[in-house]
Amino acid sequence: MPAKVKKYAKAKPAPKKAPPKEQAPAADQQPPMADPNAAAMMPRPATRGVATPQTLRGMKDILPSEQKYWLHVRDAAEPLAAAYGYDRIDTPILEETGLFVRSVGKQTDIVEKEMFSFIDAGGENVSLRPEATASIVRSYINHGMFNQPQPVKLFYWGPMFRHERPQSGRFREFHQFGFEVLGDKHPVLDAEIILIAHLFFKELGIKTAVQINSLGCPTCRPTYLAELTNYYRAKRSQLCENCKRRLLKNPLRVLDCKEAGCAALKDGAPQIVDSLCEECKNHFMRVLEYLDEIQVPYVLNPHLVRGLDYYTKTVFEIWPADETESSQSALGGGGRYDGLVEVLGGRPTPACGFAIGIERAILQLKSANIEPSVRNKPDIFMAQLGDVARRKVVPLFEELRKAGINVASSFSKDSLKSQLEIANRLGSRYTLIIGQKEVLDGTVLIRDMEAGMQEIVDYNRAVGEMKKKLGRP
RNA sequence: GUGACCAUGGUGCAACGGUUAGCACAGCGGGUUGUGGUCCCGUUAAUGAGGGUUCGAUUCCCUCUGGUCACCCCA
Repeated sequence: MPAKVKKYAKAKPAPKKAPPKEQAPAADQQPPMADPNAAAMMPRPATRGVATPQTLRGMKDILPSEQKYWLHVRDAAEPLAAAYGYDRIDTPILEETGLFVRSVGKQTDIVEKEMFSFIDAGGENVSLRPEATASIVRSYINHGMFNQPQPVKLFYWGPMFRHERPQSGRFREFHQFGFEVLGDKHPVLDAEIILIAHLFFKELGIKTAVQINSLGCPTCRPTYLAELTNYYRAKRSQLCENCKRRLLKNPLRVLDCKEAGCAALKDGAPQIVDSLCEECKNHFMRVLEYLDEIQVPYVLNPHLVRGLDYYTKTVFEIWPADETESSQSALGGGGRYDGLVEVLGGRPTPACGFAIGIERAILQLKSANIEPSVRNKPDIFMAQLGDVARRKVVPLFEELRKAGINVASSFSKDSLKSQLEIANRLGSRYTLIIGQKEVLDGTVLIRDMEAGMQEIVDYNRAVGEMKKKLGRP
């Protein structure tokens, strides 16, 4: 029996190459599997390797070795959500395309050219979400959350999709977490949102700078846009082609252009802060006051414009501390979106929030050489010799586990040598060994991996003994 | 979407218009029968895909795919 298992294990990794040793054994080793697909997947006369599917462009596996970073980020974000009273919400990854067109904005790059949209089998035009705020707002309306005590505070975490050319810190499937507060227009909430984003990075040990601006509201923004358009129209010839178009469609975006010609002009451009209406100006001032109060450093950036149409009043981005304005890698961003709920058919509801790019946060973690602690080492490794011993070892493993002890094992191995090798690799403090002899005597061998000392204990007393050794109650 | 560079075993590298395609690490198996972290030996495993040039291509050319970087824009 064991021999057969061994053989099978050996034969398994060689499906690619057939010609060299084309023999019979492989065939009669798989009688139990009648899976017809197995044959299809391993064509007998396969010469070269069978083409293996690859991940799609811009998508990637998050391997076990990477998980510690993701855990670390989550461990920084979740307690903040809990502390500030933001409840977790998960919305579908697939939504009707119209949701994003209406919220993010038809003119935006995201909607214009970056959405994963398709017609589904039912003829519906659907899209993979490029961001989460739209879905959160939809959900808020759908479930009548305006009937709950306001504001409603929500926290989310999940994958987003944008069909862009991959680059450093940019993937087609990427992950964000975010905080949203709906149903209250108080400026202290803008500050709270910014504070949380700031605290998150502080918690991780990443140095960041908050860039902040106000985009006004429907009463004052049009005046500003007119002013801005006027300013640029006079200098139209100096703008890049792109900006000439932008001037008509979305003049705010011209401020964001990095072309030398356009960038030179923006210093002289009228600033929106100067044309804010009383309410917006007041709101902005108060946000800044609160930020001063809670000691969140920020940089007033009159050129900060966000690529989503729904923002009003406060907008902000979090940049790595050492990045300059030309940086294209915001770690996170957000702002107030007082008009969005209404745009999606809800009653007028003020709201604000932010999102953080998790991959980008992890990138910063790595470039700052911050390595999250590795997973906990097992206290005990359970080794066994032979089938009889295996039967005794499994229940013991279970008892130890229930006693709250971190146990590891490799039950499928046969030799003690290889099991000790694994125990060593895992860094376990003790190895419990049960072989033929121990089974007969009703004992267990306890090996102290560091000292190399061994002692024999009654099988029934093993759990108690180990608890004592490990200092467990 | 535009441009530049790149693509060899699981990983990191090497090589040449004519091969046994090398090396290291990892993996697996051994170094006598039940003992790890060192050492020694053996062994598995690769030229991204498809065309073309050529007597011959892993090497040269084209296309595709993917990666990296920049632009665009965003997280």
